[in-house]
Amino acid sequence: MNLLPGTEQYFAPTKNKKVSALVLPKNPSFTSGDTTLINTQQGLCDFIDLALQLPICHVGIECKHIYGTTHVTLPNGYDKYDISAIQPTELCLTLCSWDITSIKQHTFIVNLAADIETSQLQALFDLPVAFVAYDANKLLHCLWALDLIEPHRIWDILITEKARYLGLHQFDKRQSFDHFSDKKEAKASFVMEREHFYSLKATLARYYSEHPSSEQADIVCKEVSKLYMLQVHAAIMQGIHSHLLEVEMPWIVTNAAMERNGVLVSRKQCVKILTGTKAKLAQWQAELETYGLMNPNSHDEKTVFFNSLGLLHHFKDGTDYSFQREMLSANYDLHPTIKLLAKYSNMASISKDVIFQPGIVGADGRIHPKHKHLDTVTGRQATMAPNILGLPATLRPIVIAPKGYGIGEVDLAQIEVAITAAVYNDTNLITKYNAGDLYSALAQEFYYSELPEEHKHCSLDIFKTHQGDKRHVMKQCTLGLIYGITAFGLAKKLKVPEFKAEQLMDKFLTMFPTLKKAMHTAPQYGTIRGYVSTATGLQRLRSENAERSRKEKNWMVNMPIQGTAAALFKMAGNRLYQLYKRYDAKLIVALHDAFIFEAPLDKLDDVAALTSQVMIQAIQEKYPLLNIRTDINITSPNSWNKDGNANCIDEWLNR
DNA sequence: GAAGAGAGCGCC
DNA sequence: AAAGGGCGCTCTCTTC
Repeated sequence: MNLLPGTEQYFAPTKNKKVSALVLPKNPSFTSGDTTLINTQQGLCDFIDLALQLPICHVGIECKHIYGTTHVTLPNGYDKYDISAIQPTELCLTLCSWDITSIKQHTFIVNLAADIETSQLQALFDLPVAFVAYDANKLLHCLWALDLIEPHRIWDILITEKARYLGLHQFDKRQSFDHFSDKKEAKASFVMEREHFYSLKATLARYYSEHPSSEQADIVCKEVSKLYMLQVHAAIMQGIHSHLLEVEMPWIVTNAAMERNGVLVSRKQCVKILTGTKAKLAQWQAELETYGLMNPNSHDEKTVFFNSLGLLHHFKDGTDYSFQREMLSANYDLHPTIKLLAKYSNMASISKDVIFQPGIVGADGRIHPKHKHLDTVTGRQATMAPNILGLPATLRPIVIAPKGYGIGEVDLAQIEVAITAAVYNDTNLITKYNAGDLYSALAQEFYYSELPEEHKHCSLDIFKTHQGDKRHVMKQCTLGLIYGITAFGLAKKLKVPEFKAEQLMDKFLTMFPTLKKAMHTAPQYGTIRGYVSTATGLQRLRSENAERSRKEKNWMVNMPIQGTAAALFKMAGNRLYQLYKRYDAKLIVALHDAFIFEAPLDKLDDVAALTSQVMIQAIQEKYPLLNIRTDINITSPNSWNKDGNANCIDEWLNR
């Protein structure tokens, strides 16, 4: 392998090379310089002075921190720390300087407990080099707490490892064990393994045969500096480097900024919901009791109850009985308890949201959900404590705008179908998406022969209002196609016989011959290759011992769709993060295909237009043929809401 | 008593 | 025989 001059010394070969995925010679014993402790203002001045003189190639960085408030333990056992009260205690930097023959490390620890004004560090962070951290998310929170602006280029060791092994951290539920204790053991070791797998210590062990390891800031800093070049190399060898640079590394910043911004939640509304739902639930529970159903949450009790009424067979679902929403709504007429039960279940589940708990409000008066980055197998975001992405639409108005600001939302219309068409390159699906209301366009073609003359060529809007049922069937077919539904599943969904559903699916697929073929071959190639990937290059790996199953076939078709949509969405978010600075606007939630933002009221229109434009552009740069559309909602900017309806909480409570 | 499995609610 | 992709969270019931 040919490396640039000097790099070979940097990675002087070791004698006992460990066999691994990497072929690069590696050596843990770097040119190791001293660590200098900075305790005074003058010391910091000298440090900056040195940094600006050195020919720097990259900087390792680590920040030790504490929290100004104690954590709260949520009902689900999760310990939540308040990131708005984060207090950096020790900032460590390893300046890596290069010359023609070697790279040298110069490590400094800035003691933040000493009374040092840190603003002059900005000159260092403005250097156009990569800053390498393990878990840059925490680092960013620390930098922002110090009122510093983050460096432009960040490389995160942890995020890279997560990307490199995406898809492998799922426990295989299908594997069978002879004894329960075996299963328990396998599971425990899996959890342990996953926990430790991404730790810095374990990561170092994957790259070096020997690995000095310590929690000490300067040791960590030196380690990540060394790891950087090897890890970049590994990412390039795996084919995911571009994706990391284009999507994930900037997203670390966009994402952390949403965490730091948090959302402002109206305490008044929370109290109203808590008391309102409590009263309603008590009332409905009492009503259900008069019918003889004591615990509406108990599956067993419901089974016994409806059996005693002779109605149980209406709830049959396979070999068991189901009392979920759809099943209940199909049976409202049978007995008065059924609608009551549906209302009860809906309110009971929603009313317990942790977002209502006063304890999770941060020191700055806002709620800061954890935005998990690359914790899903597709590259999508997940949030927790509270799960702001899962906040039911009716509750959204609890999220309010601060004084002088408004909340807006822009979402990409039917984006997953558009991405499906583009990823699998199906001309007819692209045409149908571009026509406007996709499902109407599909229905107009699919049902052409049985349509009345006036609807055969009418506008899609007119079609939508008059042929809603046919449109609905197309919608179910389309989404089902993306998720790999079977005739059995579609039949259940549409309440038609299975053979009808099968005919429907066959005919539907004949409209998209290219897509049909691609969906057939994608899992086959994926299995041989060992992974499927997004259009940007993020890979979901298949675990080596996995059986080929329907589930796997389905995710191999779906991941490139869901993952590509997520990646392009993140790219849009990264641009917005920068562009919003001109407007004093902020992203507060990234909802898979929609951004929710706060902006000064007089700038709300401009920010909404900008958001829409950037989201459309991010996708069209990749897929120029798609006629991407967005929906903009800024009609009730005092709160977050669905379709401009800010009164839905009252409506819901007074049903 | 703790932990896990399953069912069920919510979101895209 | 199972039967729709990706998530978080709460509740019941069972098992250790």
